[in-house]
Amino acid sequence: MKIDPSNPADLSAQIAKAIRDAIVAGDLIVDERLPSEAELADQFEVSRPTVREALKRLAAQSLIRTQRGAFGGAFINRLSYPDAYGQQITTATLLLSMNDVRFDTACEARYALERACAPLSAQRRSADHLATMRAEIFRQQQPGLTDEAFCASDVAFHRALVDGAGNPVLSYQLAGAVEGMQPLMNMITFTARSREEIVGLHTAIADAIEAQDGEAARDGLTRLERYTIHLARSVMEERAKRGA
Amino acid sequence: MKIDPSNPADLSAQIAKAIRDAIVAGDLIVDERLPSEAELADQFEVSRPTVREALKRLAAQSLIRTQRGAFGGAFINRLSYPDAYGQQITTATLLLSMNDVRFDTACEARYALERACAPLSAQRRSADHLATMRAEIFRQQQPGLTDEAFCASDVAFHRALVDGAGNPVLSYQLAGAVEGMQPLMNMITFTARSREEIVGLHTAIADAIEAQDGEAARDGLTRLERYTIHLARSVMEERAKRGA
DNA sequence: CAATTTTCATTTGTCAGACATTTAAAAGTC
DNA sequence: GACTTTTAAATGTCTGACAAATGAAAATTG
Repeated sequence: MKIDPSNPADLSAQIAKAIRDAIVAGDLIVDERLPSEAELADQFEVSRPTVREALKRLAAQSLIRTQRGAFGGAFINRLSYPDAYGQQITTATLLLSMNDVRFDTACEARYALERACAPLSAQRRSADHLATMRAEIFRQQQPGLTDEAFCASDVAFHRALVDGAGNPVLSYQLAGAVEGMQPLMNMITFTARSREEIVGLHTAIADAIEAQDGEAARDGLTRLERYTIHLARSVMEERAKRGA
Repeated sequence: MKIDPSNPADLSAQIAKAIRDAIVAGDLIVDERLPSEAELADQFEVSRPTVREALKRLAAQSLIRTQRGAFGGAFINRLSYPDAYGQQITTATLLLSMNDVRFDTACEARYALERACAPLSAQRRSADHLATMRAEIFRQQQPGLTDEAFCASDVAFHRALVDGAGNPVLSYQLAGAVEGMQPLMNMITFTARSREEIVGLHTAIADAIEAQDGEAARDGLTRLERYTIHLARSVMEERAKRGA
């Protein structure tokens, strides 16, 4: 674990990289304690603030956790699924919002990925996930619901569908695709007619999952994708017309 | 953008969160300049090192970039696809290596996601991506290849397949699934016979993509998944026998 | 002797002030 | 007017210090 002292700028980035590489390579194992900040400062021949900045970089990625007090210090953190979900969602949200990704592109990616889950979800459907899907469909039929709440319920429905596949790695990957799109979905205003349509498609998907018919579930998702894109287009056109 | 000074620990984390939330909410837009470290220190009523630690946390997530000199400072960074790829791969790799995920689980997720790309890739296949796939297949047939090089070529083949879908959001999502599995794949020793088998399946997939037959490409991936899991099982059993 | 309390060393979290380095705008020069 | 020099502002780093937390060891007490 060495750094290049020839470049006296970016020292904290170099130190962070050295430690991160050691973690990724498996040289530092979970729950192992790093040397204290003072010791690291000696090893890398830098000051303690520089070491601290490096450690904060690693903490931001949930690679380490710190504990104060005697026998405290920085410990290699086991990257948990919730932590990974969170990072995934933040990154996906920012990627979509900062790169003016077309709605169609994001939508295509999301539904392609969800279709990947459908057969597994149909095969392994649990009563729990099915109940969640039905409950969210019920919620979506309530008249007083705001557009935001409708979108949030939509996300919950799709999360249940994805989690139903019973594969945590898949759930982790999909978290970004589904939740990262929420801000884009929130831009759509849902009429009573369109909500009815979406609830119908959701019901078809839930029915297919319940019947363990993966192919039908995929079809339902495809129809939902097509309708979502259609809906977004009309909203955009409407907005363009008003703007002009 | 406020912090809770009642808890005098975690100040840098609180500041980082405040700024991050402002970015995600869109209050701070791309390429906008943050106040200088000294000004931030005044605003939040903390010292400059504390502000710096907060900024380093954000830099670790590629949310800001810093520039020295007059009229330099911290700028809101546009999260680029390469940056997002990198974070995605690091996170996925660590998630798999630190949570003793079963090979089958990771494999299932990866191939399910790749199957999601197959129809799009078949539909939009470009000469470029097809050429890359063929080139990697050719490389995989070279006799002197190490197992690591074979795995790397395998990843390159699948990346070309995924990128062929022409959807950057999809490519971003798949980066973690495909590259994050490489360490697990590297644990497999490939015999001449198994390489031959894999090259055959890769060729079938490439042929399907070239023929724009999405269904056949999906089938090829399913067979490849089945064979990969079969291969991993035999390697594990072999290893267990030797260990005992 | 056992249980409890106190002390204490260690480590992180924060602060203040300072200097070095970089950088682009502003001032000066030909 | 084009080029060079100066200068101010900002980040990057260092030193030294103190506060707060924390677990272990020592002291105290029943």
